[in-house]
Amino acid sequence: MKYSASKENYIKAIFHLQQELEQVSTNSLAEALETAPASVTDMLKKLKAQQLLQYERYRGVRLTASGKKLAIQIIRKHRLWELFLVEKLQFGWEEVHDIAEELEHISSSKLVDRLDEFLGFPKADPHGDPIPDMQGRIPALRQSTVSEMPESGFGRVSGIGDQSPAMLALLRHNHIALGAHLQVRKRFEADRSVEIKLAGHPAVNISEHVAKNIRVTYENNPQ
Amino acid sequence: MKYSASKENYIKAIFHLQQELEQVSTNSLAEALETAPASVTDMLKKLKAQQLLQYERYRGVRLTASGKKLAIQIIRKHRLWELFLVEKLQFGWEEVHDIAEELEHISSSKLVDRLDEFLGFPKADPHGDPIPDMQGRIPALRQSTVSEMPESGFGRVSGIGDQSPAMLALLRHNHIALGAHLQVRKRFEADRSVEIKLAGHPAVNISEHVAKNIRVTYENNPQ
DNA sequence: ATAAAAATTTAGACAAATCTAAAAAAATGG
DNA sequence: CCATTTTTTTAGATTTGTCTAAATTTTTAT
Ligand SMILES: [Mn+2]
Ligand SMILES: [Mn+2]
Ligand SMILES: [Mn+2]
Ligand SMILES: [Mn+2]
Repeated sequence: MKYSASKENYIKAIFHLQQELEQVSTNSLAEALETAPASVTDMLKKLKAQQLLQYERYRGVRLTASGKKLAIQIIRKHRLWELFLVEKLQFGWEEVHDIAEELEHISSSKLVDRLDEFLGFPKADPHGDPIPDMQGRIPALRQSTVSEMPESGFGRVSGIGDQSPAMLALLRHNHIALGAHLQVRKRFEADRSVEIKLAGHPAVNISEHVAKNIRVTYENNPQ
Repeated sequence: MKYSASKENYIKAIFHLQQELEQVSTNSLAEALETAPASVTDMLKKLKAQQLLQYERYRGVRLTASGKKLAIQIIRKHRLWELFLVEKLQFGWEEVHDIAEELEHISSSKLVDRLDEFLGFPKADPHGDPIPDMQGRIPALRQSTVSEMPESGFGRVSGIGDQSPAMLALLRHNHIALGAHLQVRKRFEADRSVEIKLAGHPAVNISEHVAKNIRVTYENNPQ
């Protein structure tokens, strides 16, 4: 089956919204896709006819098994292309989303799988989000602190423990903020300090104390 | 300016047809694009309104300067993606066209230029066709024989001189046919024989006599 | 020169994806 | 429990790219 880019965008948006609320509303979809709610209603009828989702009017929407499968395929393509752009074509992590938004609709599945191989079957994209594998399995991400991250692992800042002004000043100075993505460049056993790199800034060293204070979401098996 | 994939396909088809006939007819375009002639007429009006071509009804069509420029950009993308698929993702040269037909419509021009750099600013695609550079210049291709091709140069078989049964048997044995693309792997000064490689077959050595008999179109400045 | 053939355009439709405005259903809150 | 607000759907258009059938123009060949 081949679906239009528009339909694929709907399916992907529903999948993402479903992570939070089990039931996805017309208005939340309209907001996510930047369309009029009326357009969403129209499209939901078509997607239902194609068995990609369950939908009863006024009742919200849920993906079927095949809808989920499709969503995961698109997300896989999106994240692999993002990583390709950053790793191989030297793009910054902040400029790749819009391009991947187009590339994710290229239909060849052989292409995605070859790209996956070319990139060494990576587990996470440049933003730290997990890349589904060929079978649609999504690698688990670990919730922990920078002090436990492996060398060369990517992660995204999900929280700060000690939020004292002194600590926040240090973090702000190093551009460490909620949602920021970072890479552990090196771990020093001497003092258990860690060298980390944030996009657009030189690498910096942080003490074990600070590293334990930065909560992150990161891939379980980097490399 | 951003154009739809459909419009880009029209512009590209007109450009290619223009290489032969200076004047491109509605029917030839319809055939090339596998659409009804009426659809072509409709689209030509739109493309004319966008100043991409000159068009008077019943009079055929010609690209304007900006139409040509757009065509060359699309061809550049198409051929760079084809080469990427063959060189980096191990696709066969015969399976890449359809995928490139989709990839050529990805809009980011930064992406194409980075891809160009990633591939080492190549001069020809896997089919031996020239790749326009960033400024839209198309490298000249030379018309000659295998015996004059430089080492590691790619070329496409454009003709056979001696067509005796004996010669044809030898050529067929080595899978050398009109339209085949080949690469010169090594030139041996000892006997002026040449080792050539055809897609999907092991490299073979051909004598100077045979090399002089295979006419090819190839890039002037390989590497 | 003119009739037949071929090429091209026009007319009228249609599917996909979108919109605005109006109607209907559901949720909320006194 | 009912009135108001919010959400969602329906109705009716619009744009883009396509189609078939019919009309028109150009070309070709007697
Ligand atoms: Mn998209
Ligand atoms: Mn991402
Ligand atoms: Mn195309
Ligand atoms: Mn090609």
